This record gives sequence, C-alpha cells and structure tokens, in this order.
Amino acid sequence: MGRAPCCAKVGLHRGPWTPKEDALLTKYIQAHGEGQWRSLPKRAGLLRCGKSCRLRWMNYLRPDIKRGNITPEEDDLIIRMHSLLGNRWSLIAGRLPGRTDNEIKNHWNTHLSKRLRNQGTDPITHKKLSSLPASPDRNHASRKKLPRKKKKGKARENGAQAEKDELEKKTIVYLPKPIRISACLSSSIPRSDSNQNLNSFDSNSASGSTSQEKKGNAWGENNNNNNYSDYNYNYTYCGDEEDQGFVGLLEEEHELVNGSDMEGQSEFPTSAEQHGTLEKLYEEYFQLLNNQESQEELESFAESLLV
DNA sequence: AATGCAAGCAACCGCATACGC
DNA sequence: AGCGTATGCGGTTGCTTGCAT
Repeated sequence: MGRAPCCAKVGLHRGPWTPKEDALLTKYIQAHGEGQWRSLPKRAGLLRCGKSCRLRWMNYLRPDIKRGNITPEEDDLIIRMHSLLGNRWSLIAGRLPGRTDNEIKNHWNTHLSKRLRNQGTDPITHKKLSSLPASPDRNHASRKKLPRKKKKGKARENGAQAEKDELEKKTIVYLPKPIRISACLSSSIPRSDSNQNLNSFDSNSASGSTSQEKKGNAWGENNNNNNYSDYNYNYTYCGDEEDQGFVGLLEEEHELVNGSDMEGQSEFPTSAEQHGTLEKLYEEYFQLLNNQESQEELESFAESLLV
C-alpha cells in the first residue's frame, strides 16, 4: 500500500541536534507529553521530522536514561539475552532499565560481538566457533575499507541480507517474532491517546517501549506504582509455528533448565526496586543455566522475556 | 604538528505492524 | 475489507574523537 514519507524532507534540519533544539523538544514534551510525533515538531517549533524528534527523545533526552558505563553485569545479561532473543534490541533494552535499544545495539556491535568472537564464540549463534575463520564482521573495520556511499536503503535485500540468509541456513535458529498483544487479546488498549496511561509510565522503564507506556510521566512523578506493562501490551507470543521455533532455539541451549518459580515474571519492579531488577533477572537466569533439571522453566523464563 | 585510521555513537532509513476511517 | 497514517524496530550510515605513526 502506498505510504507517504514520514515527513516532507524539504526545509527540515538533519544531522546532530543543537542544544536549542533539544531544549525546545524537551520543553514541549514536558508540557504536552509524548506522542503525536508527526505533528509534534510543528507544534514545538522544530524543523525536524517527527521520527527524528521521537528518536532524539527516546535515545537521548528522556530523563530516565542512564548513559555510558555499561557494567559487566549488564554486559553479561545482554549477551545471555541476545543468545535467547537474537537482535531484539528493544526487548533486551526492556530488561535493562535506563538503557536504550540504540545504546545496546551499538554496544553490542562495537564491544560485545567482538569480545565473543575473541573468546571463540560466534556472536550470532552463540556457539563455539570452529577452526574456520570467523564470519566477516559487518561493523566498522570491514565497512571502512569500502568507499563511503551515500546510499544504503536496500542493503538488506542485497549483500547483507544474502549473507544473513546464508548464515541462517547454516544455523537454523528460529527466533520468535514478537507481535503486538492487541492482535491476540480481545481487549486491546488504544494506542494513541496521549492523555491515557499518564501514570503508567515508569520513569525508569526501559526504552524500546511503545508510545503507550511512555505516555505521561517521564518526570519522575508516580514513581510508585510503576509498571512495565508495555511489554504485556506490546509483545506476546501467539504463533504455533514460531513457538516451535523458539523451543527449538532453547533446545540448543542444552544446559538450560529448571529454577525458580517464574510466576510474576511479567510483573516488573517498581522504580524503588529497579536497582535490583537487573541483578534479579541475572540471578534467575543464571540459576536456570546452572540447573540441569527442567528445561520447561527455562522456556518459561525465555517466554517471559517476550510476554 | 600533521595525517590517517579505527572506534564509538548519534542519527537516518526502510520496513513491519497496529490502528482509524 | 481495504486503504492510509502513525509509530516502533532493526539495520546501516556517517560524523566526531582519540590514538598511532
């Protein structure tokens, strides 16, 4: 179906944001809340496209964002989550309060994948690399050797995608595709009312959240009663084939197994508790990894990451 | 001090999907 | 049911910075 570009490209600013633009955007969102990204720039007096505003806000300006200093614990959790979820950066970010999907993605591409490779682990499959040369790294080192081109675009359909497809054929790892829960639940939550759920946004909740959860309080009010329901809202898992795929994925992690009661996994901690979120999750996962008795528990843990 | 290269990261782009009409 | 719009996500690009030569 035809689709209008997200913005008229003419006359709009691009590239790095200036402090003035940041201030305008912040001020506007403080006053009016998030959402309505398309019309926001105009109302806020910004010469940016809505997409750009959203991204800037989500990845940089939100008050709850932690920047830099990714801890070894976070690293480890990212690696483990990646082994379960693949490149679902927003889902991974959703379990790391204050981290954005972009930050995690960048961190992965620049540090973690490299580290895994150095440790003899394939960063894509998380399996031990054979003696074969490592798969080509698509990050800077390799890319910089090529002349810079203005255009990208269909890269996915071309070389990169072909390479990826080839890899997937070899590894046969079927990842579940997250879908919006409203497709599965009869009582869907309306999406674009910027005044709804004002209290549901946890100022410490992760990025990668949907507009739904982000509406409202980004300013630290209502820090009690926080919830992470956006993932309940946004992602559920209701495909049979893909279920099997996911199980298949888990089965490849043979050592995985039993552990704690996963009841309540969908209940995330309040902001007061969030400091322990990462630690708890990590511990839970670690227990599962080390307990060889029940694969089901691990599966349910993994599913809880999606639901 | 100047230059080139690599790393890091912010931002852009296209696509997928939900939703409203 | 079909179409158009809004939003979110992941892949990719390109600018900035730091380091090596």
